[in-house]
Amino acid sequence: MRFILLNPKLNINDKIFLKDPETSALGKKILQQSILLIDEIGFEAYTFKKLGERIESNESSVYRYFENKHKLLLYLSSWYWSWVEYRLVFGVANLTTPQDRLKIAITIVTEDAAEADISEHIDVRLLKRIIINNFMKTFLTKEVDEEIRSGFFQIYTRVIQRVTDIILENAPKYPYAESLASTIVEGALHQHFLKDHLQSITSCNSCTSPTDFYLSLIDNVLKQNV
Amino acid sequence: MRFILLNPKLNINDKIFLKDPETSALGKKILQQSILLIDEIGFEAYTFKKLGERIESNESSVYRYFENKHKLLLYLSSWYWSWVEYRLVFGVANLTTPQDRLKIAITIVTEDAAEADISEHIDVRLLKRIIINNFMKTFLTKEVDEEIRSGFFQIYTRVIQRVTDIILENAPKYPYAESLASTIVEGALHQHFLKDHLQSITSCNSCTSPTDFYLSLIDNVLKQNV
DNA sequence: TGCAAAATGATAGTAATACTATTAAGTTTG
DNA sequence: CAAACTTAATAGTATTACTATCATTTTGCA
Repeated sequence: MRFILLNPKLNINDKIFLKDPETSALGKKILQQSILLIDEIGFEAYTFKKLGERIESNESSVYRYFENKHKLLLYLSSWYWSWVEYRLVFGVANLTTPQDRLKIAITIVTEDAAEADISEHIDVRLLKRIIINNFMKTFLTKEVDEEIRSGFFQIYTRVIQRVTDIILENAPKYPYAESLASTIVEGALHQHFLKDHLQSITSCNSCTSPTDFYLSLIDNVLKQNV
Repeated sequence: MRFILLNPKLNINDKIFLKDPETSALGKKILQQSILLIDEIGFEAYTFKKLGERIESNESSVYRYFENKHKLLLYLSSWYWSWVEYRLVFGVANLTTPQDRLKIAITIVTEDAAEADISEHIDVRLLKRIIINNFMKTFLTKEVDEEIRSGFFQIYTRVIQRVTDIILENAPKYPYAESLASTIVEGALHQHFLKDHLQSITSCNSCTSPTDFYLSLIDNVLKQNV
């Protein structure tokens, strides 16, 4: 809610969409119902035709907003990382010690979506689940280099860079700050996934969260790299 | 080569295939040429029809070995993790100190495929690239719980558990051994991917490898958790 | 208010995908 | 050498991932 109010410009790369879905009622419905539908049936089974039926509109209308469902997923991903970035920037803004800033930063990029985080048409809790289950698929394609060049992953990389910078504030000589940041951000999604599906290879459960694990990890690294 | 000789039974869950591809010339051709074709055009564009043409056989013949391309990818993944497990088991077998065992284990699960690792019909170097680009897709489906129950990810989870055990040998009281192991194994694939496509968010490049990063990481963790 | 432009909805059509079924030909092996 | 099995070839179906066209509705601004 606050997020939307303070971010009228979401800053999503405009090559991702044909027509900005935030500018019309139908567009918002497409976003909202896509999230519900992808969460229900999975991204593979999700089609624009099924979405069209669900929103009592038409396949062809959806195609006027997004070229294909991959672009729509890129849009949702950008929205999600934009939301993380917002919370990251404001979360650390008033903190003075590097240690506090790092602790909050790691918490924000690894924690569960809180229940209250529901903006008008985007259910962030469901969106986070979609990101956990699908974000890697936006990367793992033959077209990834082209799409990186087009700036489709800019917001995501900016989030990683912000975390990297905060790590370096704490340990200026640590030589693997970028890899540690990307490992934590991507790894947290993976740990959430394992917690839901493959408990035997994660230490995370109802008592221990990915955030606990990564806070401990970063603490161990920093103590060795002051 | 040695791997194939010492592993006549690859131990791949037999619900993954309809007919074991290792038992016929056509089956081996399917594996070999699938690896080449997926590497060339990507898993999304890869179809059994294209494969059929390429091996001068027929779509319908391929379907007698695998229900669909997802199962084939599961097969290739199992083959890969089986190969990692083999190297892991033999790599640490004669090492007496926990420290050495851990160092070698982390190296094996994070390093590049060496050029020499080419068995008869499987080019392990290409296979590794396919795993980097596609392994997460085998997980990220609506059917994952069912497939885990069917044992399709058994070899992978066994690899993670072996790494977990070796971590615990070194730090018996460390509370996040499973998560650390899964973060390293999955994260190493991701770091290899970033090194190839998104250098700005990884510290890995031609001088620094994912192995360097994770060896340093595990060293930091252990020094804090003796 | 009224008309032009824009947005949406409905239908149809195409090429490719992901299969299944059938049958014929070739190969193996007991 | 015949039965059993494997493979090859063809055809066919339902679904997907679009594109094109046109009619209808909504809007925005003169």
